[in-house]
Amino acid sequence: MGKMRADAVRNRRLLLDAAAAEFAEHGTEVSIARIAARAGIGKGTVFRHFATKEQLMAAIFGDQLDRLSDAGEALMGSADPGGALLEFMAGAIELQCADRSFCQAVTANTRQDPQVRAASDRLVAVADALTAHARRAGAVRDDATGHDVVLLINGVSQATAPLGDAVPGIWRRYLGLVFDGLRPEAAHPLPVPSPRSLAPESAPMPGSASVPAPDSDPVPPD
Amino acid sequence: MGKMRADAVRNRRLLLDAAAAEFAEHGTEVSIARIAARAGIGKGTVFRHFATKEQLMAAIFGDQLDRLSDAGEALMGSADPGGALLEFMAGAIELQCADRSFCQAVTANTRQDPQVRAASDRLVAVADALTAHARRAGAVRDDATGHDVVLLINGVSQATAPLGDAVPGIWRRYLGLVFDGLRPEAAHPLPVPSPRSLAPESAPMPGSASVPAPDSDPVPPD
DNA sequence: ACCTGAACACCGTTCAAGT
DNA sequence: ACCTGAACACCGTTCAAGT
Repeated sequence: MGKMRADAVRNRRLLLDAAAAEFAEHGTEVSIARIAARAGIGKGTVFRHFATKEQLMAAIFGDQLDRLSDAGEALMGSADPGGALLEFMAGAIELQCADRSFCQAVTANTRQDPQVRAASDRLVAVADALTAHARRAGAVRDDATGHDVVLLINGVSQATAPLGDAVPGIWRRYLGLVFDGLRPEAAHPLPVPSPRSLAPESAPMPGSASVPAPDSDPVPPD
Repeated sequence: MGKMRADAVRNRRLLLDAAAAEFAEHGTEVSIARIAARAGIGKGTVFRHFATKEQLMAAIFGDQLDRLSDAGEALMGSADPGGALLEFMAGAIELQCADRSFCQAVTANTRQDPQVRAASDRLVAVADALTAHARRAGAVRDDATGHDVVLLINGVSQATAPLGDAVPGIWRRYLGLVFDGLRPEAAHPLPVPSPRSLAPESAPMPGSASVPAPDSDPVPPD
Protein backbone atom coordinates (compact mmCIF):
# COMPACT_ATOMS: atom_id res chain seq x y z
CA MET A 1 0.00 0.00 0.00
CA GLY A 2 2.61 2.52 1.08
CA LYS A 3 5.14 1.50 -1.58
CA MET A 4 3.50 3.12 -4.60
CA ARG A 5 5.71 5.08 -6.93
CA ALA A 6 5.42 8.86 -6.72
CA ASP A 7 3.90 9.28 -10.17
CA ALA A 8 1.39 6.52 -9.38
CA VAL A 9 -0.02 8.26 -6.33
CA ARG A 10 -0.15 11.54 -8.22
CA ASN A 11 -1.97 9.94 -11.16
CA ARG A 12 -4.38 8.19 -8.84
CA ARG A 13 -5.35 11.48 -7.27
CA LEU A 14 -5.73 13.20 -10.65
CA LEU A 15 -7.87 10.30 -11.81
CA LEU A 16 -10.15 10.34 -8.76
CA ASP A 17 -10.66 14.09 -8.96
CA ALA A 18 -11.38 14.05 -12.68
CA ALA A 19 -13.74 11.10 -12.39
CA ALA A 20 -15.64 12.64 -9.48
CA ALA A 21 -16.12 15.88 -11.40
CA GLU A 22 -17.19 14.18 -14.64
CA PHE A 23 -19.56 11.80 -12.87
CA ALA A 24 -21.12 14.65 -10.89
CA GLU A 25 -21.63 16.76 -14.01
CA HIS A 26 -22.69 14.17 -16.56
CA GLY A 27 -23.58 11.01 -14.69
CA THR A 28 -21.87 7.63 -14.76
CA GLU A 29 -22.29 7.19 -18.50
CA VAL A 30 -19.29 9.43 -19.29
CA SER A 31 -16.59 7.52 -21.11
CA ILE A 32 -13.34 6.42 -19.54
CA ALA A 33 -11.53 8.17 -22.38
CA ARG A 34 -13.06 11.48 -21.35
CA ILE A 35 -12.14 11.01 -17.71
CA ALA A 36 -8.58 10.03 -18.62
CA ALA A 37 -8.26 13.09 -20.86
CA ARG A 38 -9.48 15.38 -18.08
CA ALA A 39 -7.01 13.81 -15.68
CA GLY A 40 -4.22 14.14 -18.26
CA ILE A 41 -3.38 10.44 -18.21
CA GLY A 42 -3.67 7.55 -20.65
CA LYS A 43 -6.73 5.36 -20.84
CA GLY A 44 -4.74 2.31 -19.84
CA THR A 45 -3.62 3.95 -16.62
CA VAL A 46 -7.20 4.08 -15.43
CA PHE A 47 -7.38 0.30 -15.51
CA ARG A 48 -4.08 -0.04 -13.69
CA HIS A 49 -5.66 1.71 -10.71
CA PHE A 50 -9.17 0.25 -10.99
CA ALA A 51 -9.85 -3.11 -12.58
CA THR A 52 -13.19 -1.92 -13.88
CA LYS A 53 -15.23 1.22 -14.40
CA GLU A 54 -17.63 0.05 -11.73
CA GLN A 55 -14.80 -0.14 -9.19
CA LEU A 56 -13.85 3.43 -10.02
CA MET A 57 -17.44 4.44 -9.44
CA ALA A 58 -17.42 2.56 -6.15
CA ALA A 59 -14.32 4.39 -4.93
CA ILE A 60 -15.89 7.78 -5.58
CA PHE A 61 -19.25 6.71 -4.21
CA GLY A 62 -17.55 5.54 -1.03
CA ASP A 63 -15.78 8.88 -0.64
CA GLN A 64 -19.06 10.72 -0.88
CA LEU A 65 -20.69 8.47 1.69
CA ASP A 66 -17.79 9.27 3.99
CA ARG A 67 -18.41 12.97 3.50
CA LEU A 68 -22.01 12.44 4.58
CA SER A 69 -20.76 10.59 7.66
CA ASP A 70 -18.42 13.47 8.48
CA ALA A 71 -21.26 15.96 8.22
CA GLY A 72 -23.38 13.78 10.47
CA GLU A 73 -20.68 13.44 13.10
CA ALA A 74 -20.34 17.21 13.24
CA LEU A 75 -24.00 17.39 14.26
CA MET A 76 -23.81 14.75 16.98
CA GLY A 77 -23.32 17.07 19.94
CA SER A 78 -26.22 19.35 19.10
CA ALA A 79 -28.50 20.67 21.85
CA ASP A 80 -31.51 20.08 19.59
CA PRO A 81 -31.34 16.38 18.59
CA GLY A 82 -34.49 16.50 16.50
CA GLY A 83 -33.22 19.49 14.55
CA ALA A 84 -29.83 17.87 14.16
CA LEU A 85 -31.37 14.76 12.62
CA LEU A 86 -33.44 16.86 10.23
CA GLU A 87 -30.40 18.92 9.29
CA PHE A 88 -28.39 15.73 8.70
CA MET A 89 -31.03 14.41 6.34
CA ALA A 90 -31.30 17.76 4.55
CA GLY A 91 -27.56 17.99 3.99
CA ALA A 92 -27.36 14.45 2.67
CA ILE A 93 -30.25 14.92 0.27
CA GLU A 94 -28.92 18.24 -0.97
CA LEU A 95 -25.51 16.72 -1.71
CA GLN A 96 -27.04 13.77 -3.52
CA CYS A 97 -29.26 15.97 -5.66
CA ALA A 98 -26.25 18.06 -6.72
CA ASP A 99 -24.45 14.96 -8.03
CA ARG A 100 -25.94 13.27 -11.06
CA SER A 101 -24.01 10.06 -10.43
CA PHE A 102 -25.09 9.56 -6.83
CA CYS A 103 -28.44 7.99 -7.54
CA GLN A 104 -27.03 5.92 -10.39
CA ALA A 105 -24.32 4.59 -8.07
CA VAL A 106 -26.90 3.48 -5.52
CA THR A 107 -28.86 1.54 -8.12
CA ALA A 108 -25.76 -0.10 -9.58
CA ASN A 109 -23.97 -3.12 -8.19
CA THR A 110 -21.68 -0.76 -6.33
CA ARG A 111 -23.11 -2.05 -3.05
CA GLN A 112 -21.09 -5.22 -3.37
CA ASP A 113 -17.83 -3.28 -3.16
CA PRO A 114 -16.13 -3.65 0.26
CA GLN A 115 -15.16 0.03 0.44
CA VAL A 116 -18.71 1.10 -0.29
CA ARG A 117 -20.00 -1.39 2.26
CA ALA A 118 -17.66 -0.05 4.94
CA ALA A 119 -18.60 3.55 4.18
CA SER A 120 -22.27 2.57 4.19
CA ASP A 121 -21.90 0.87 7.57
CA ARG A 122 -20.26 3.96 9.01
CA LEU A 123 -23.04 6.17 7.67
CA VAL A 124 -25.65 3.90 9.23
CA ALA A 125 -23.78 4.04 12.54
CA VAL A 126 -23.75 7.85 12.46
CA ALA A 127 -27.42 7.93 11.54
CA ASP A 128 -28.12 5.49 14.36
CA ALA A 129 -26.48 7.78 16.89
CA LEU A 130 -28.36 10.85 15.66
CA THR A 131 -31.61 8.89 15.60
CA ALA A 132 -31.09 7.57 19.12
CA HIS A 133 -30.55 11.11 20.43
CA ALA A 134 -33.64 12.39 18.67
CA ARG A 135 -35.64 9.43 19.93
CA ARG A 136 -34.60 10.08 23.52
CA ALA A 137 -35.59 13.73 23.09
CA GLY A 138 -39.05 12.60 21.95
CA ALA A 139 -38.57 14.06 18.47
CA VAL A 140 -38.90 10.76 16.59
CA ARG A 141 -40.81 7.53 17.14
CA ASP A 142 -39.46 4.62 19.14
CA ASP A 143 -39.18 2.16 16.25
CA ALA A 144 -37.14 4.42 13.95
CA THR A 145 -33.55 3.33 13.30
CA GLY A 146 -30.46 4.64 11.54
CA HIS A 147 -31.12 2.24 8.68
CA ASP A 148 -34.52 3.78 8.27
CA VAL A 149 -33.09 7.28 8.15
CA VAL A 150 -30.44 6.39 5.56
CA LEU A 151 -32.97 4.58 3.41
CA LEU A 152 -35.44 7.44 3.58
CA ILE A 153 -32.69 9.87 2.59
CA ASN A 154 -32.05 7.72 -0.46
CA GLY A 155 -35.72 7.53 -1.30
CA VAL A 156 -36.26 11.28 -1.20
CA SER A 157 -33.07 11.91 -3.19
CA GLN A 158 -33.81 9.35 -5.86
CA ALA A 159 -37.41 10.43 -6.27
CA THR A 160 -36.69 14.15 -6.50
CA ALA A 161 -33.29 14.23 -8.24
CA PRO A 162 -34.64 13.30 -11.72
CA LEU A 163 -36.99 16.29 -11.52
CA GLY A 164 -33.76 18.19 -11.84
CA ASP A 165 -33.52 21.95 -11.79
CA ALA A 166 -37.16 22.39 -12.77
CA VAL A 167 -38.23 22.88 -9.16
CA PRO A 168 -35.01 23.62 -7.30
CA GLY A 169 -35.91 23.00 -3.66
CA ILE A 170 -38.65 20.44 -4.17
CA TRP A 171 -36.78 17.85 -2.07
CA ARG A 172 -37.51 20.00 0.98
CA ARG A 173 -41.20 19.27 0.60
CA TYR A 174 -40.68 15.52 0.62
CA LEU A 175 -38.13 15.61 3.38
CA GLY A 176 -40.81 17.44 5.40
CA LEU A 177 -43.42 14.82 4.57
CA VAL A 178 -41.11 11.92 5.36
CA PHE A 179 -39.88 13.50 8.56
CA ASP A 180 -43.46 13.93 9.73
CA GLY A 181 -43.71 10.15 9.32
CA LEU A 182 -40.79 9.77 11.72
CA ARG A 183 -42.51 11.83 14.45
CA PRO A 184 -44.18 10.02 17.34
CA GLU A 185 -47.56 11.76 16.86
CA ALA A 186 -48.75 9.78 13.84
CA ALA A 187 -46.82 6.57 14.52
CA HIS A 188 -48.71 3.41 13.63
CA PRO A 189 -47.07 0.01 14.21
CA LEU A 190 -44.87 -1.04 11.29
CA PRO A 191 -45.44 -4.50 9.78
CA VAL A 192 -41.74 -5.35 9.22
CA PRO A 193 -38.68 -4.84 11.46
CA SER A 194 -35.78 -2.62 10.40
CA PRO A 195 -33.16 -4.41 8.29
CA ARG A 196 -29.80 -5.26 9.81
CA SER A 197 -27.71 -4.32 6.81
CA LEU A 198 -28.35 -2.27 3.68
CA ALA A 199 -26.27 -4.68 1.60
CA PRO A 200 -28.27 -6.85 -0.83
CA GLU A 201 -26.46 -10.09 0.08
CA SER A 202 -25.80 -11.35 3.58
CA ALA A 203 -22.30 -10.73 4.93
CA PRO A 204 -19.87 -13.55 4.03
CA MET A 205 -18.95 -15.95 6.86
CA PRO A 206 -15.33 -15.61 8.02
CA GLY A 207 -13.33 -18.18 6.09
CA SER A 208 -15.63 -18.39 3.09
CA ALA A 209 -14.09 -16.72 0.07
CA SER A 210 -16.57 -14.19 -1.31
CA VAL A 211 -17.54 -15.55 -4.69
CA PRO A 212 -19.14 -13.06 -7.09
CA ALA A 213 -22.66 -13.62 -8.39
CA PRO A 214 -22.69 -17.00 -10.21
CA ASP A 215 -25.14 -16.09 -12.97
CA SER A 216 -23.67 -12.71 -13.81
CA ASP A 217 -23.33 -13.83 -17.41
CA PRO A 218 -25.83 -11.96 -19.61
CA VAL A 219 -25.84 -14.71 -22.23
CA PRO A 220 -26.74 -18.16 -20.89
CA PRO A 221 -24.52 -21.07 -21.97
CA ASP A 222 -25.97 -23.71 -24.26
CA MET B 1 -51.59 3.68 -37.63
CA GLY B 2 -54.21 1.23 -38.87
CA LYS B 3 -52.40 0.46 -42.12
CA MET B 4 -49.55 -1.62 -40.75
CA ARG B 5 -48.83 -4.89 -42.47
CA ALA B 6 -49.97 -8.02 -40.66
CA ASP B 7 -46.44 -9.31 -39.99
CA ALA B 8 -45.45 -5.86 -38.71
CA VAL B 9 -48.12 -5.76 -36.00
CA ARG B 10 -47.32 -9.35 -35.04
CA ASN B 11 -43.58 -8.59 -34.80
CA ARG B 12 -44.27 -5.46 -32.81
CA ARG B 13 -46.22 -7.44 -30.25
CA LEU B 14 -43.56 -10.15 -30.06
CA LEU B 15 -40.94 -7.46 -29.59
CA LEU B 16 -42.79 -5.65 -26.83
CA ASP B 17 -43.49 -8.86 -24.93
CA ALA B 18 -39.92 -10.09 -25.23
CA ALA B 19 -38.46 -6.73 -24.24
CA ALA B 20 -40.77 -6.37 -21.24
CA ALA B 21 -39.81 -9.83 -20.00
CA GLU B 22 -36.07 -9.32 -20.52
CA PHE B 23 -36.08 -5.87 -18.93
CA ALA B 24 -38.05 -7.13 -15.94
CA GLU B 25 -35.70 -10.06 -15.41
CA HIS B 26 -32.30 -8.51 -16.11
CA GLY B 27 -32.75 -4.76 -16.14
CA THR B 28 -32.38 -2.33 -19.01
CA GLU B 29 -28.78 -3.31 -19.76
CA VAL B 30 -29.83 -6.43 -21.69
CA SER B 31 -28.67 -6.27 -25.29
CA ILE B 32 -30.98 -5.61 -28.21
CA ALA B 33 -29.61 -8.78 -29.82
CA ARG B 34 -30.88 -10.83 -26.90
CA ILE B 35 -34.32 -9.23 -26.99
CA ALA B 36 -34.56 -9.75 -30.75
CA ALA B 37 -33.55 -13.39 -30.36
CA ARG B 38 -36.21 -13.93 -27.69
CA ALA B 39 -38.80 -12.31 -29.93
CA GLY B 40 -37.64 -14.42 -32.87
CA ILE B 41 -36.97 -11.40 -35.09
CA GLY B 42 -33.89 -9.78 -36.58
CA LYS B 43 -31.96 -7.05 -34.78
CA GLY B 44 -32.74 -4.56 -37.51
CA THR B 45 -36.46 -5.04 -37.07
CA VAL B 46 -36.22 -3.66 -33.54
CA PHE B 47 -35.02 -0.34 -34.93
CA ARG B 48 -37.76 -0.25 -37.52
CA HIS B 49 -40.32 -0.16 -34.70
CA PHE B 50 -38.35 2.00 -32.26
CA ALA B 51 -35.76 4.49 -33.37
CA THR B 52 -33.67 3.90 -30.28
CA LYS B 53 -33.36 1.53 -27.36
CA GLU B 54 -34.51 4.28 -25.04
CA GLN B 55 -37.75 4.67 -27.00
CA LEU B 56 -38.37 0.95 -26.64
CA MET B 57 -37.85 1.32 -22.91
CA ALA B 58 -40.24 4.25 -22.86
CA ALA B 59 -42.97 2.26 -24.59
CA ILE B 60 -42.77 -0.51 -21.99
CA PHE B 61 -42.45 1.92 -19.11
CA GLY B 62 -45.56 3.72 -20.31
CA ASP B 63 -47.49 0.47 -20.46
CA GLN B 64 -46.58 -0.31 -16.88
CA LEU B 65 -47.61 3.11 -15.69
CA ASP B 66 -50.97 2.51 -17.38
CA ARG B 67 -51.32 -0.74 -15.46
CA LEU B 68 -50.80 1.18 -12.23
CA SER B 69 -53.46 3.65 -13.30
CA ASP B 70 -55.87 0.81 -14.02
CA ALA B 71 -55.29 -0.68 -10.59
CA GLY B 72 -55.86 2.73 -9.03
CA GLU B 73 -59.11 3.29 -10.89
CA ALA B 74 -60.42 -0.05 -9.65
CA LEU B 75 -60.00 1.23 -6.10
CA MET B 76 -61.74 4.55 -6.64
CA GLY B 77 -65.20 3.56 -5.42
CA SER B 78 -63.99 2.04 -2.15
CA ALA B 79 -65.95 2.63 1.06
CA ASP B 80 -62.65 3.12 2.93
CA PRO B 81 -60.80 5.89 1.07
CA GLY B 82 -57.79 5.85 3.38
CA GLY B 83 -57.40 2.11 2.97
CA ALA B 84 -57.85 2.41 -0.78
CA LEU B 85 -55.05 4.96 -1.03
CA LEU B 86 -52.77 2.75 1.04
CA GLU B 87 -53.64 -0.27 -1.07
CA PHE B 88 -52.97 1.72 -4.26
CA MET B 89 -49.53 2.69 -3.03
CA ALA B 90 -48.78 -0.87 -1.90
CA GLY B 91 -49.75 -2.35 -5.26
CA ALA B 92 -47.67 0.17 -7.16
CA ILE B 93 -44.59 -0.38 -5.03
CA GLU B 94 -44.93 -4.15 -5.19
CA LEU B 95 -45.11 -4.07 -8.98
CA GLN B 96 -42.12 -1.76 -9.25
CA CYS B 97 -40.01 -3.92 -6.96
CA ALA B 98 -40.81 -7.00 -9.05
CA ASP B 99 -39.44 -5.32 -12.18
CA ARG B 100 -35.72 -4.64 -12.31
CA SER B 101 -36.11 -2.13 -15.11
CA PHE B 102 -38.74 0.05 -13.49
CA CYS B 103 -36.42 2.09 -11.32
CA GLN B 104 -33.87 2.38 -14.09
CA ALA B 105 -36.55 3.68 -16.42
CA VAL B 106 -37.52 6.37 -13.96
CA THR B 107 -33.96 7.59 -13.65
CA ALA B 108 -33.36 7.58 -17.40
CA ASN B 109 -34.43 10.27 -19.84
CA THR B 110 -37.58 8.28 -20.46
CA ARG B 111 -39.58 11.09 -18.90
CA GLN B 112 -39.18 13.19 -22.03
CA ASP B 113 -41.11 10.65 -24.08
CA PRO B 114 -44.66 11.86 -24.88
CA GLN B 115 -46.21 8.45 -24.25
CA VAL B 116 -44.55 8.22 -20.86
CA ARG B 117 -45.62 11.75 -20.09
CA ALA B 118 -49.23 10.98 -20.94
CA ALA B 119 -49.23 7.81 -18.86
CA SER B 120 -47.60 9.70 -16.02
CA ASP B 121 -50.24 12.42 -16.18
CA ARG B 122 -52.99 9.84 -16.03
CA LEU B 123 -51.39 8.17 -13.03
CA VAL B 124 -51.15 11.49 -11.24
CA ALA B 125 -54.82 12.15 -12.01
CA VAL B 126 -55.82 8.79 -10.55
CA ALA B 127 -53.66 9.39 -7.50
CA ASP B 128 -55.21 12.83 -7.15
CA ALA B 129 -58.71 11.37 -7.06
CA LEU B 130 -57.76 8.73 -4.49
CA THR B 131 -55.97 11.34 -2.40
CA ALA B 132 -58.91 13.74 -2.51
CA HIS B 133 -61.25 11.02 -1.26
CA ALA B 134 -58.88 10.06 1.53
CA ARG B 135 -58.44 13.72 2.44
CA ARG B 136 -62.18 14.27 2.68
CA ALA B 137 -62.44 11.19 4.90
CA GLY B 138 -59.83 12.70 7.20
CA ALA B 139 -57.35 9.90 6.50
CA VAL B 140 -54.64 12.14 5.03
CA ARG B 141 -53.50 15.71 5.59
CA ASP B 142 -54.96 18.67 3.74
CA ASP B 143 -51.84 19.61 1.79
CA ALA B 144 -51.16 16.15 0.31
CA THR B 145 -51.63 15.83 -3.47
CA GLY B 146 -51.60 13.11 -6.10
CA HIS B 147 -48.16 14.28 -7.19
CA ASP B 148 -46.95 13.72 -3.67
CA VAL B 149 -48.37 10.21 -3.59
CA VAL B 150 -46.80 9.23 -6.92
CA LEU B 151 -43.47 10.67 -5.94
CA LEU B 152 -43.49 8.92 -2.57
CA ILE B 153 -44.33 5.64 -4.29
CA ASN B 154 -41.28 6.14 -6.47
CA GLY B 155 -39.10 7.00 -3.51
CA VAL B 156 -40.03 3.91 -1.53
CA SER B 157 -39.64 1.67 -4.59
CA GLN B 158 -36.29 3.07 -5.60
CA ALA B 159 -34.87 2.97 -2.11
CA THR B 160 -35.99 -0.59 -1.33
CA ALA B 161 -35.75 -2.30 -4.73
CA PRO B 162 -31.92 -2.50 -4.78
CA LEU B 163 -32.04 -4.37 -1.46
CA GLY B 164 -33.53 -7.07 -3.63
CA ASP B 165 -34.69 -10.40 -2.35
CA ALA B 166 -32.56 -10.15 0.78
CA VAL B 167 -35.49 -8.85 2.85
CA PRO B 168 -38.57 -9.67 0.75
CA GLY B 169 -41.26 -7.41 2.20
CA ILE B 170 -39.08 -4.60 3.48
CA TRP B 171 -40.89 -2.05 1.33
CA ARG B 172 -43.93 -2.51 3.58
CA ARG B 173 -42.01 -0.99 6.45
CA TYR B 174 -41.17 2.15 4.50
CA LEU B 175 -44.59 2.47 2.98
CA GLY B 176 -45.87 2.40 6.57
CA LEU B 177 -43.44 5.10 7.64
CA VAL B 178 -44.18 7.30 4.65
CA PHE B 179 -47.93 6.83 4.97
CA ASP B 180 -47.74 7.93 8.60
CA GLY B 181 -46.22 11.14 7.23
CA LEU B 182 -49.33 11.60 5.10
CA ARG B 183 -51.68 11.37 8.11
CA PRO B 184 -53.11 14.55 9.59
CA GLU B 185 -51.91 13.81 13.13
CA ALA B 186 -48.23 14.68 12.66
CA ALA B 187 -48.66 17.20 9.86
CA HIS B 188 -46.27 20.16 10.04
CA PRO B 189 -46.46 22.89 7.40
CA LEU B 190 -44.39 22.03 4.30
CA PRO B 191 -41.87 24.62 3.05
CA VAL B 192 -42.52 24.11 -0.68
CA PRO B 193 -45.79 23.68 -2.61
CA SER B 194 -46.56 20.52 -4.55
CA PRO B 195 -45.17 20.52 -8.11
CA ARG B 196 -47.55 20.91 -11.03
CA SER B 197 -45.94 18.33 -13.26
CA LEU B 198 -43.51 15.48 -12.69
CA ALA B 199 -41.79 16.22 -15.98
CA PRO B 200 -38.24 17.65 -15.67
CA GLU B 201 -38.80 20.49 -18.16
CA SER B 202 -41.64 22.97 -18.04
CA ALA B 203 -44.44 22.45 -20.55
CA PRO B 204 -43.76 24.29 -23.83
CA MET B 205 -45.76 27.48 -24.40
CA PRO B 206 -48.29 27.19 -27.23
CA GLY B 207 -46.55 28.45 -30.34
CA SER B 208 -42.99 27.70 -29.22
CA ALA B 209 -41.65 24.65 -31.04
CA SER B 210 -40.29 22.14 -28.53
CA VAL B 211 -36.75 21.59 -29.74
CA PRO B 212 -35.27 18.56 -27.95
CA ALA B 213 -37.71 15.83 -29.07
CA PRO B 214 -37.39 15.79 -32.88
CA ASP B 215 -39.59 12.81 -33.60
CA SER B 216 -42.43 11.61 -31.42
CA ASP B 217 -43.39 8.94 -33.91
CA PRO B 218 -42.40 5.40 -32.88
CA VAL B 219 -42.05 4.46 -36.55
CA PRO B 220 -40.04 7.15 -38.35
CA PRO B 221 -41.38 8.22 -41.74
CA ASP B 222 -39.11 7.76 -44.70
C1' DA C 1 6.72 -0.54 -11.26
C1' DC C 2 4.23 2.05 -13.83
C1' DC C 3 2.62 4.47 -18.22
C1' DT C 4 0.80 4.38 -22.82
C1' DG C 5 -1.85 3.93 -27.05
C1' DA C 6 -2.87 0.48 -30.38
C1' DA C 7 -5.80 -3.63 -30.68
C1' DC C 8 -9.89 -6.43 -29.26
C1' DA C 9 -14.66 -7.48 -28.02
C1' DC C 10 -19.14 -6.01 -27.44
C1' DC C 11 -23.26 -3.46 -28.39
C1' DG C 12 -26.33 0.19 -30.31
C1' DT C 13 -27.44 1.80 -34.77
C1' DT C 14 -27.45 2.04 -39.94
C1' DC C 15 -28.22 0.33 -44.47
C1' DA C 16 -28.08 -2.21 -48.84
C1' DA C 17 -30.12 -6.22 -50.32
C1' DG C 18 -33.83 -9.16 -50.12
C1' DT C 19 -39.29 -10.50 -50.07
C1' DA D 1 -43.82 -1.96 -46.78
C1' DC D 2 -41.30 -4.58 -44.07
C1' DC D 3 -37.50 -7.95 -42.75
C1' DT D 4 -32.73 -9.16 -42.28
C1' DG D 5 -27.87 -9.66 -41.16
C1' DA D 6 -23.57 -7.66 -42.46
C1' DA D 7 -21.07 -3.37 -41.59
C1' DC D 8 -20.01 0.82 -38.76
C1' DA D 9 -19.03 3.58 -34.65
C1' DC D 10 -18.27 3.76 -29.97
C1' DC D 11 -16.64 2.32 -25.55
C1' DG D 12 -14.83 -0.75 -21.85
C1' DT D 13 -10.93 -3.64 -21.34
C1' DT D 14 -6.41 -5.93 -22.48
C1' DC D 15 -1.65 -6.02 -23.60
C1' DA D 16 2.88 -5.57 -25.79
C1' DA D 17 6.09 -2.10 -25.92
C1' DG D 18 8.12 1.58 -23.75
C1' DT D 19 10.49 4.31 -19.37
